[in-house]
Amino acid sequence: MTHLELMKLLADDTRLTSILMMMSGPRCVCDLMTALDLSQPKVSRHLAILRDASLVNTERRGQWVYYSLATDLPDWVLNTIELLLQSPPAQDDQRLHQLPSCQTEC
Amino acid sequence: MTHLELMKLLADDTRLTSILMMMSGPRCVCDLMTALDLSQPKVSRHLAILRDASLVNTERRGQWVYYSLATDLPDWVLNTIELLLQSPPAQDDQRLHQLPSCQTEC
DNA sequence: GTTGTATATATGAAAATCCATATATATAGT
DNA sequence: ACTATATATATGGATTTTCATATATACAAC
Repeated sequence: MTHLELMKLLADDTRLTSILMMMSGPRCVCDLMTALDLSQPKVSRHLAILRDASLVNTERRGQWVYYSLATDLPDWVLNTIELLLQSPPAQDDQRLHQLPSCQTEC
Repeated sequence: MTHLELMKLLADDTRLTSILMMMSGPRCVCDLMTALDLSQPKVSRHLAILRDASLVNTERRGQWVYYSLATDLPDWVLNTIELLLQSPPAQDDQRLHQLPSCQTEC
């Protein structure tokens, strides 16, 4: 993965925020839909882009599909995402401070 | 500046590589044109986008205009760019290993 | 266990939007 | 006049979004 490819993947709010939310654990599509207040196809499409780029893995648990960060990412990719997560804009993003909700909402 | 805004600014090869080249000092448009092998209007247009976003400053020296990273950028912005510059993809990018050339080529 | 229904996710296809590029032209400095 | 840089416009292409529909699982009721 080149730095340009990573930047393009993160240059969309749905993808960027989904990735940041996955830093605290796997998320199912419905988690992201409710947290980001977006339509289901929209979330699904952006997650597919991340999956096609091998940035995330999927795992099915019953009727839900959980997305999580790939485990074999280069250090610099993880470090970049981590840096963004700890930056002031992310600290101020209320969407990132919601607890996982799938247990109750799905 | 939000993390999304920064990602969008860096999600283009001309802008990303120009920014990385500025990490070693100010660059004039002709530096970037020759280093990146791009047309003048193309470079100028992307630099204008970076300038409009306050990511870079410009300084005219005679007939040349030098672009450099803004001095008042938030830490997380500088850290992100620095991290990319030190990542393997950037290490392998020959364009970033050229010396400043404006003194001789402009 | 089969049928019916509800929920979760994915995707094809069309529409809309955005972005980058090329060409031409303008401006500023020497 | 010449060089360096900026901008306007038009265009093509890529990306995003939406709608409709498909698939897959879960859970009843029978």
